[in-house]
Amino acid sequence: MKGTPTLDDIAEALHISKATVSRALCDHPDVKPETKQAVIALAKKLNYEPNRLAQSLRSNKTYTIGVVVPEIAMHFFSSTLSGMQDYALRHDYIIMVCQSMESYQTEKINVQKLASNRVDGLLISLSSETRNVDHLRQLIEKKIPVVLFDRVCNDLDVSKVIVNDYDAAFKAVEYLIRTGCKRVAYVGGPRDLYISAQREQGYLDALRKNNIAPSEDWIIHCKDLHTEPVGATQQLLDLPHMPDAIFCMNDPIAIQVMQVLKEQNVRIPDEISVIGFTNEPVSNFIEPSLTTVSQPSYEMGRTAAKLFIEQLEHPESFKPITKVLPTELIIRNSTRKLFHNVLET
Amino acid sequence: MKGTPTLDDIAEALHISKATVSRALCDHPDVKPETKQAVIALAKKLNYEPNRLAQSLRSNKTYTIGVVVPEIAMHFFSSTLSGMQDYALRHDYIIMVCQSMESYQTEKINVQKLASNRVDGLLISLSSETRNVDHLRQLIEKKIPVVLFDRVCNDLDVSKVIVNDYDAAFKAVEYLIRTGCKRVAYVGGPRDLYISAQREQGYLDALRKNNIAPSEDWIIHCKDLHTEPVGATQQLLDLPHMPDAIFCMNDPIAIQVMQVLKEQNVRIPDEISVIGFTNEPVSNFIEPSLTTVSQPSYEMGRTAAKLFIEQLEHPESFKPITKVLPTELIIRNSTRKLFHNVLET
DNA sequence: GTTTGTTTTTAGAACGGTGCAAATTAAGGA
DNA sequence: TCCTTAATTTGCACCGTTCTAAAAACAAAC
Repeated sequence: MKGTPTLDDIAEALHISKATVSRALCDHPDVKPETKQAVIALAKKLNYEPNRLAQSLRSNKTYTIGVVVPEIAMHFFSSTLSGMQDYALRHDYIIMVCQSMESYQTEKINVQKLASNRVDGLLISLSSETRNVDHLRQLIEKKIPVVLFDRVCNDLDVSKVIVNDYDAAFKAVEYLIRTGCKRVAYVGGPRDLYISAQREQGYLDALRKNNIAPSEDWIIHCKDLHTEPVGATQQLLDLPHMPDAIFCMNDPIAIQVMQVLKEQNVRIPDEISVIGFTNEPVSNFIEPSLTTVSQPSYEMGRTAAKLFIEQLEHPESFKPITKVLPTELIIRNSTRKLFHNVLET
Repeated sequence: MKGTPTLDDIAEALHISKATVSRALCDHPDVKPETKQAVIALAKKLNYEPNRLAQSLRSNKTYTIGVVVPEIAMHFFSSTLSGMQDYALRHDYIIMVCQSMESYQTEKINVQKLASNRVDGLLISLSSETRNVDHLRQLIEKKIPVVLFDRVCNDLDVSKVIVNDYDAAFKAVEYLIRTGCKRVAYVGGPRDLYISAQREQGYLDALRKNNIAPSEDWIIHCKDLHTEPVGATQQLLDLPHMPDAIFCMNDPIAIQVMQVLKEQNVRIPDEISVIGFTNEPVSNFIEPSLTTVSQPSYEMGRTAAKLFIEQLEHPESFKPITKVLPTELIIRNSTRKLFHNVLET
């Protein structure tokens, strides 16, 4: 015997055919118990392991899930990855991870790479640049399941895992208003990034419901989420009538906003309240601690993996569903206190 | 033609053999230019893509790298993953990611799973529980390359990517002493976690070099890095003669330490200085901002992937090497100022 | 029109496992 | 003893690619 043992090695050693060996190892009923014993014993002794590649080639199934996230090192996404990995491994799947770095081009390459690696399907959170999802549509046409999470898009009939961005934003902004803020600004992502648009809509409706006319000047869309919020904040500060609160599309944006406010000695929350989205760990530690909307990132990853595997294993009964996970407004110190809270303390 | 096109489909359509088609697509010289043209044209038209599984089965090479980290959602590790992914994808490899959750058992399962998925090799950062590395030794004996990063171990003759933990710790502690601290404590991981031991040694030597006799009471080893540091800090505070500085094995520990100090109204850094390790993003935002040792996490991931791929592609000239990446002491506000700094400001 | 020497192409055997149909064996009944 | 039925086992084709050895095609030289 040379390298890793194969079915043939076992078959030869026991003077039986490899078909029987294969059967024995799958615990097929059509194998005499003694034979089965012998095979299993020898397999264990040789440390035999079936070759996944051969199995996959035959069955056209790899037990591999491709995952594309905008940025691995963003806590929200690494946390979803963690959830996916846990669920997947427990169900004998393994994940292949790529990051788009918020680039549409890179995302397409990632998807293509994963497809050519014959993943059983794809879990993907779209880059902020992605407008066109033909690269995903191609997969779906080839019957390769796709599940979207967090950064979803509307025009794809697949399962999705999201939070109610509209609702969460609405509640967050309404909270700001209840603490006495009247001129609430929004710093978001690109205009057609779905989650940003949803959050913006919630923001707008919360204002309107409270009889505050939204102003164009209060709304800023950043293409580059890593750097543009700085200028955006400055722009807001330079308005003739400065906002008294800033609702940010996510925590990293909120942190940039706060940095600028602190540099300019604008008091948070007295002069300007800041509210974020996601509840990244850092939001709890920054000074002042950031009021934000918590998203169950780990759970989102888990759920995406779950929907995916269910779809894969029961294609007959499959219907695309959208799971909406709950959010929670985490009240910290970057927003003013509610009046009755003040009384309580 | 039914599903995805294969070599046979092309061969049949052009009335040539699949061997020739295969050759043509690899740009093999032994194919008549016209034939080559025709094949390439048809392949493009059919959107032909070679089946990686079949290729891998044949060549026994998957262009897949297994990665095991203690915890995907820890920023340091997600950042290394990011570096690996970037480098790997650029060289046409793809990464399969698992997390051990700091459990030796899970780590073994991960390694086993990745091996059975026939990865070309493994990049791994050991769990804090791992003492025995036979699971890795088995791979190495099967000639499956392993590269260790950050959480390495000594008794494995493989390539490694680390920082000089000893040195960085030495400098950090010496800095504390230069700011006037005399009773420096160490809160670390398990006694036999290699990086923790290294950092402890640097700590000890820095004390000794400065004529401070280390005390047993000042050194605390935590098995569970997520919860134990809280009690450890309390233990230090309860000492008859409280420390005036705490050197922590990493930033997450430092953050827990700071939380306790703040709850107990111990002033940082006036009463106790705190210093961390890793320079996670949060350390810049916590109040007071954390003095820490920066580790080039992205670069460590990239380098690990690089060493790995080089080893894989030039096995003949391979010799295990240990790359030591530079660290930097990032001075922030959780430590006292140096005297001359005070003068400067 | 052979012969020799190049190109160019081809059949067929891997790689390692699974599934099918057919063959073998064993057991039971007349 | 022979036939039927059931329990086991077996060969072989297949998944899609690559590689080897050998065949076929073609050209140039004799």
